[in-house]
Amino acid sequence: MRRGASLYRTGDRFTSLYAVRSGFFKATAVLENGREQVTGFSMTGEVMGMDGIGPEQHSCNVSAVEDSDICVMSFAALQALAQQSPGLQHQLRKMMSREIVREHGVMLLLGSMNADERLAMFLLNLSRRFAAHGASPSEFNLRLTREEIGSYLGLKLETISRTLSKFQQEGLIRVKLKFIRILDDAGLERVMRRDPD
Amino acid sequence: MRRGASLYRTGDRFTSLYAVRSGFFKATAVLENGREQVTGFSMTGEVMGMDGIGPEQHSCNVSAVEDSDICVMSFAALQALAQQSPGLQHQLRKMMSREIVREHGVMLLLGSMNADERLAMFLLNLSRRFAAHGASPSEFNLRLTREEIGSYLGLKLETISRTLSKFQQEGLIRVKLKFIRILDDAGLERVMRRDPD
DNA sequence: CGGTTTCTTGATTGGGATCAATAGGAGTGG
DNA sequence: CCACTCCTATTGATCCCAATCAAGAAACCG
Repeated sequence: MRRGASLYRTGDRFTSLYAVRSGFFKATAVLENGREQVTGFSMTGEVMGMDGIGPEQHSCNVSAVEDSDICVMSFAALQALAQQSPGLQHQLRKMMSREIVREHGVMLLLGSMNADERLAMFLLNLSRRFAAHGASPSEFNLRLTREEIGSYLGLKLETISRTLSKFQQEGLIRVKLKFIRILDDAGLERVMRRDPD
Repeated sequence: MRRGASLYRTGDRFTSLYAVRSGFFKATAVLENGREQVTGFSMTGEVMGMDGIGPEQHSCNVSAVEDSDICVMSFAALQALAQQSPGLQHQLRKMMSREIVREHGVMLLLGSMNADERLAMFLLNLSRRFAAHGASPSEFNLRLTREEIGSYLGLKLETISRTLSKFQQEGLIRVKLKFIRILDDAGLERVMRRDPD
């Protein structure tokens, strides 16, 4: 898929799950009044589309942030297979449950962290996920705009820009537009964990 | 279960799902630095515990907000049954998917709504859920403290108190401590949907 | 009752939003 | 390749909503 292309949209009939083979995706949700928010990102090795299983139609828009390859898995076929194999059945449920737990984490972030903590958590989370599929955990070309990051973290793009600059001044990271290098992992952890007063 | 009693805690081994027969529960998550946040509420007819399926242990604390009855469903038994019945299988997945979509909604709320919008959405959501199991949608005894509501909505208890007072002044609701009566459903909808700018 | 928790309301503060201006890349077509 | 435009990023100044601090009232509960 080309950068910017849409994988599925809100309201589309649910037919398949999608595994990311390479690339980077974002999911956004739209409210009735037109406000839009990024609700998640998916990278190599992760599975998208689980929001559609229950309602049998998708409840968010997913599009490629960079040129990407995906593997389409027909859900009907998957179900048939799972009927045979309790292992796969279990795997499926595990993935969905992991998604629930992941979202709990985002709720905590949005509900109780300040801007520094949110961004530190975000960077560390990305780092771990890059590492999980063999990419460098300390250096990445993040193909997202400040606005997309901000939307995900419940902040404005100016705040993302300022906070990245501050982290750089403090020697935690090096930023050059979309290239980010993490210099002090432990320092970011400290920012993220900082006790309330 | 008595009010205040714990159903399960973070780290407990996952064994069962729990259907609420009557009463009201809250789920909270705790961060490493001790901060705690309410991540959800469950009322009659709703199912709890799905966060535990993947990791095989629970990732939040659930406790009764008022005296409640629950139905414990052993997950192993449920799985065995589901092996027989594709319908049940589907039902299970549907529930989990619904949980994912519900959390998307909370993310939108926390990430992009102001205090008025959050509280209006919360009240309307409760109202719909009470209606869903035959209770009055326009009048309920909400057994939560302002602090618990605030924690869920990412606001402080004083803000909840002020906003409830304001809604009352505007004729949208009547509040008497934990008793809440919705006077103007459409008005609350309008508050919730209010266009940015 | 008396003690504690919960709620309300007022005054002040502060973190991030908003407004604004400039700079820097990326993409396009000549 | 350069010129042009558009989009993205940075940084400063100001504002505003909700947090915080504070005090008193009301309700719950043993």
